[in-house]
Amino acid sequence: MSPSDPSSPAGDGHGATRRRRKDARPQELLDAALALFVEKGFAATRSEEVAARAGVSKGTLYLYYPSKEELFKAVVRRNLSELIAEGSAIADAFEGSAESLLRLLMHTWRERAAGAASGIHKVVIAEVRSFPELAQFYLDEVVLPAQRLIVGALQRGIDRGEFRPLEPVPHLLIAQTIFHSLCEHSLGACVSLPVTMDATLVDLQLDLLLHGLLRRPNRAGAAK
Amino acid sequence: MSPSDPSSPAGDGHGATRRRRKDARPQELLDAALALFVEKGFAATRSEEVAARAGVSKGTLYLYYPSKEELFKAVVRRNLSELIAEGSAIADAFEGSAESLLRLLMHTWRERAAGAASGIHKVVIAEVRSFPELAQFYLDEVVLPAQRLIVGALQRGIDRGEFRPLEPVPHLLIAQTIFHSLCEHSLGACVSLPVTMDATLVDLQLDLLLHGLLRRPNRAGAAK
Amino acid sequence: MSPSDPSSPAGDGHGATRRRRKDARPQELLDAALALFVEKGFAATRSEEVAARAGVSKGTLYLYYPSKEELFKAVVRRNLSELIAEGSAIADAFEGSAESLLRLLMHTWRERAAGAASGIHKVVIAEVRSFPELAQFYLDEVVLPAQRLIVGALQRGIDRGEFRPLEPVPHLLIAQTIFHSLCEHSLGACVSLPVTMDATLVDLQLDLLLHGLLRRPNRAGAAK
Amino acid sequence: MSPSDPSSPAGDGHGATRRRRKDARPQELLDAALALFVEKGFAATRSEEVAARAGVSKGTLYLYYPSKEELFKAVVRRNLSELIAEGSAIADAFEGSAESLLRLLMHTWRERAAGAASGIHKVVIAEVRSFPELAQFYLDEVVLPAQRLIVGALQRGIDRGEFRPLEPVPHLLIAQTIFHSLCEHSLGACVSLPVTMDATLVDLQLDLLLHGLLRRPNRAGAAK
DNA sequence: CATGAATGAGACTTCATTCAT
DNA sequence: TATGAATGAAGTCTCATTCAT
Repeated sequence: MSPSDPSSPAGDGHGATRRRRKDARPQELLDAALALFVEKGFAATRSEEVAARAGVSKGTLYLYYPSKEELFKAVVRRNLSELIAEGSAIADAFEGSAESLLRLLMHTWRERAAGAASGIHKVVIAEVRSFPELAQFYLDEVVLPAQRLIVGALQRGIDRGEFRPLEPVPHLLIAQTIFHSLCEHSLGACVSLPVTMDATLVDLQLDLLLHGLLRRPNRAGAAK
Repeated sequence: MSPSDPSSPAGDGHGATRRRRKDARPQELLDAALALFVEKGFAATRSEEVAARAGVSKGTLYLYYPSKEELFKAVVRRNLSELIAEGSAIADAFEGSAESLLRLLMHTWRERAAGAASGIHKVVIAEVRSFPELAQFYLDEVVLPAQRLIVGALQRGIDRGEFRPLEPVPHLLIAQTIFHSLCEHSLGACVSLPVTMDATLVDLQLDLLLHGLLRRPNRAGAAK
Repeated sequence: MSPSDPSSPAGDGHGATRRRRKDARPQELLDAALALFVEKGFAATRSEEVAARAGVSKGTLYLYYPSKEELFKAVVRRNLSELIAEGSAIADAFEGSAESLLRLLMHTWRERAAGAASGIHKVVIAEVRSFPELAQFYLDEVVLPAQRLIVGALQRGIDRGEFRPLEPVPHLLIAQTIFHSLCEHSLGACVSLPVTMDATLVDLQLDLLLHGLLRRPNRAGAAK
Repeated sequence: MSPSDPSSPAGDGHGATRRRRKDARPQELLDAALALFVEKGFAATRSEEVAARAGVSKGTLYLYYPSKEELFKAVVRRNLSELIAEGSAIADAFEGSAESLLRLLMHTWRERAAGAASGIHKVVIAEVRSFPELAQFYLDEVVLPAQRLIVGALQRGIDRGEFRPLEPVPHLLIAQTIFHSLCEHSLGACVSLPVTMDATLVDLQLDLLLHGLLRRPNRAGAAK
């Protein structure tokens, strides 16, 4: 941080509050934008609403981000890259079984994605075709890194002889997680849905994925 | 239009051409609307564009559907409700194992939803919060019927002793299918994605779901 | 009537009904137009509604009246000129006191104007400025003849020494009558109004107009 | 705008010109709306025309009034509610004869309603049936308060023994006044009408109403 | 830096009128 | 003569963006 770090208790007096507010502006604007983009979608979110939610005026928003589209890209960068980097760090440092790593990653993801950030997927899926420039950006910045992370964890299981080498697994793991986020942020926000994503459900899904659905006579302790 | 038009019965007299055009209009409009809604989203699709793609003027669209929202509902009914009804008919008439039924349903779905119809999910997920009236409509017309269909097929497997009674299974089956459609109609329409949903992939996913990911010593012929 | 007068019982058979309907079309269209113009106003009445109320199609309306404006003029001609001519005939044939004539004319007017015809005033007052061509037409066709009628009746009273020669009297007589029609066809159609125009009220108003409001000691039997 | 603008206090700094313009906008918009509503009617007046007449753009109008209907209500409140309130104040403070009060109220009304404001009646009468929400609003905001005012003045005359207790008097007083406004703003705007409402005419009408039309031998000084 | 009044292109929807049948 | 499908201009209202203060 800079020497004028606002968390410093020394009475730097007049100007500190202004400075702090000014320094915090971008984050406040990104938070407001994230919440509204997720709630209403990109095109349906009005610039003025973002500004109002961040406590500034319409004009001020344009001082920080030159257009609504740039604002959205900033939101994507700020919220998803960190999440993936954190997952990669966990995977690199992990030393247990592939199954344990998979469970850890999935639970971490569920916890971290519980907030509005998980709703970005909805926005991208919904509106990327109207803003084609976003597609490559999102693929490079989010999709491929996330895929590398999952594929790596599974490959570790295959290498250790834990997992069968089945190709669609990453797709399936990602699908169930993201799909759930999508539901929560769309229909689930309007009507009451039957399922909620809690830790138990993640375990059930992993258990199902790992052991399969078929009941076979000679399985022992397959179900948790 | 021409006198030798084979679909025109001899001497059908008054208004034959007009009638024939009128009769075809609803389907033409629904097709145009489906394509544009999937490509651009509901809110971003202009009524006039739909009309133009169907080869008529703006006003004509409103002769057939009183509002853009009603047009969208008609698209959903025409493309999804019918698909689900067809699946229910298959399930009711089916007499084999639950696994076979599950495979049959999923393959049927993949084939029928291969076109733009599968993109409707994207539209709903993206914009249902901006058009709350659509939420209940979609839940009643699509989500719950589809869930009944899947749950019924799985219950048959449980009743016959084929399947373990695991609650999140329907959710998982639906997730992988719909999620794939979402990807195809969003990012997949902009950049080249690694996976394509063909019949082989559906079987692989089902195999994975049925037998599980873990490699176990005493499994014999787990993969079909 | 023509020899093919449909009321003739002789079995003129096939063709009579068609002829009758065709002959009646203009009147049916005028009736429908009158009702709707009064209810909704000229601009707010849709051509198709007029046609539907007359039991024909939109196109047929245009066979009889080349535009909505011409249709309106026909309605005015058909409904108001007759009423005024009838009043003039009454006045010409009348031989009693001026007060009796005034009462007779006002009661006749009230009875005849009870239907939708009295609503034409509302339409003209409301929309004549948007259709300036109507102004002179209406002045010549309706306003001046009606004024001649009233002024004539009052002049008779002045000539006979019954009435004081006060200029604004015709205006006042017309005002109270037409204003009441206006209220009935506007606010009165939406909410319940305190006053209703019945024969008693007409007499009260005439009494008031004739004798005045002030209570004077030496009047004998002035109030009914 | 200029530094020497007298209405601008010295050093009022930030936003003075803008502020001053903004403060004046509502009145400018109401004036423009009143003129156009009276001239063309409510439905036939385009929002953009109102804005243009007030010297602003279409969007600006919607910054001040959220819909055309609300704009109209604001016009009614500004022009009629205030007029009636003023009349009530006059009546409450008045201490002369009932006849004097009646004359004062009617003259005040004529003077104040001489402009476009009196044309609002025309708009309401013409279009209230197409905008039913306006009916109750107008009844509550204008009709009933005006009626209370007139009825109160007449009741004072009855209580003091000046007037005969005749029920339809308020209706007649209102009719002649409003009907005259209606004529002025409809036919009268297109062709030249014989009568104009000046102070003399008001007195003539009141004289007529108070003393009656009949010539009676024993009246002394009936006409003022 | 910050404001918020102002803009104007563009969206959905209506409806008088035409014209092929 | 009668129909009604089709048109397209015109209306209300929204909102991203600008700019004077």
